[in-house]
Amino acid sequence: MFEPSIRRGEKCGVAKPVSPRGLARTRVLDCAVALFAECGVHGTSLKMIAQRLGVSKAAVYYQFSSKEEIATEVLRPILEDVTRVIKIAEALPDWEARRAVACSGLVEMAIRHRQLAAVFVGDPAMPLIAPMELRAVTGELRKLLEGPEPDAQHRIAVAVFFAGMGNAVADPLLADIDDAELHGVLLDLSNRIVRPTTDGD
Amino acid sequence: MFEPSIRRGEKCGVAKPVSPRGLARTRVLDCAVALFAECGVHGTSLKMIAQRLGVSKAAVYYQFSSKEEIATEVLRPILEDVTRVIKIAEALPDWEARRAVACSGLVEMAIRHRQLAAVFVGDPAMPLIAPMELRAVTGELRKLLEGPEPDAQHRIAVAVFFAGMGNAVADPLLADIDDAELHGVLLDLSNRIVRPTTDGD
DNA sequence: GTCTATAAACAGATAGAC
DNA sequence: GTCTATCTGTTTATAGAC
Repeated sequence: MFEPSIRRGEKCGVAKPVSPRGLARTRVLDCAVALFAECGVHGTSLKMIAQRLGVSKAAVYYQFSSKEEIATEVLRPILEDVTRVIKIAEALPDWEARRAVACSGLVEMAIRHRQLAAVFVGDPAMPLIAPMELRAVTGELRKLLEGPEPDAQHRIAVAVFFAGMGNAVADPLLADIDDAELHGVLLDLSNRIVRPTTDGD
Repeated sequence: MFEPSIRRGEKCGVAKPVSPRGLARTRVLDCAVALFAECGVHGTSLKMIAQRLGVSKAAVYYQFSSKEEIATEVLRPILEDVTRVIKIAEALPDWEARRAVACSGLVEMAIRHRQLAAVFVGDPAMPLIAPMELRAVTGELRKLLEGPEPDAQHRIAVAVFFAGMGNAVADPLLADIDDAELHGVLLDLSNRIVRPTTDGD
């Protein structure tokens, strides 16, 4: 259930300052990710996190001052990744190039945060735990995928791909499929669903 | 559980049976649908339902004996629809025909239960509130879409379409798109994403 | 750093008044 | 039928012992 990870009596590479809270914080975060993915944010209590970790609730509260802080920290890596993708995409000259970058970036991100992707794209608690930043970048990303002045068909396609991919990577029924294969198939799907804005269609 | 349903004084012939509980029950159900869609099942409390309805919690408990009963009743129409689609599809001779029926049936169902679709396909509370029936039919439906001995690509495509469509129809950003147009685009998408098992691809 | 103990608010649910 | 009042358990969160 809980493994001291690496720190046993030995150095495991460089020095590693033993990180007074770093380790415990990481353990809490990892546990929270798993529970958020399984039960949703609203369906996960501090008690559940503490119990699965084999510690008391107070021990968790020592690391984080609130449930919201845990959720924020859990989502932070994904937020940073999306922000980076948007930055890169927006620097490009034309819409089609932006779309391509946003598309592949989104797929890569979904694979990297496989457990969390479903929380990011669809958890009902998202508007509450991510007041502005995350909602903003989500909107930006979708705009990049849609391109300028998208018609209904395009907007729907983007919505389907966005939510569909986020849920698919975390789908327990697809847990046996490894990251590499999933990545390839999703990229292919993204091209089938979210087309370039050239209306040769 | 217990519904005298129409019992008030007597005559309930034509003119509005006054439906002693029917109306209130329906109002609770409608309210619950909206809140489940907005906040998720775990994120919706009896208090929220009662407050939005302008009544007390006890008034809600008079109509339903538990939150689970509310959730079950809310999901019932969708369960019945899916069951019907599966029945029809399974009666067909070959896999391709089954897939086609399952596909169009699923789209139709998503449009009909636009608010609830996202709850059905992705709410973390689903495994709890729908012990066997709903999970079973969901699995059946996905099997019909996948066809016999599906490869990874096919399974992923089905997962993306299933969750993607369920979330898209309920997406607030797509609320301005009317049912008819959404229906058409989704049907088109379903053919682009979930292909027949003939591997002419 | 982690614990016990506890506060305060809120959840689901029931009893009984009107 | 709907309400007030209440019960019980759980939730988030804090204080202070070790």
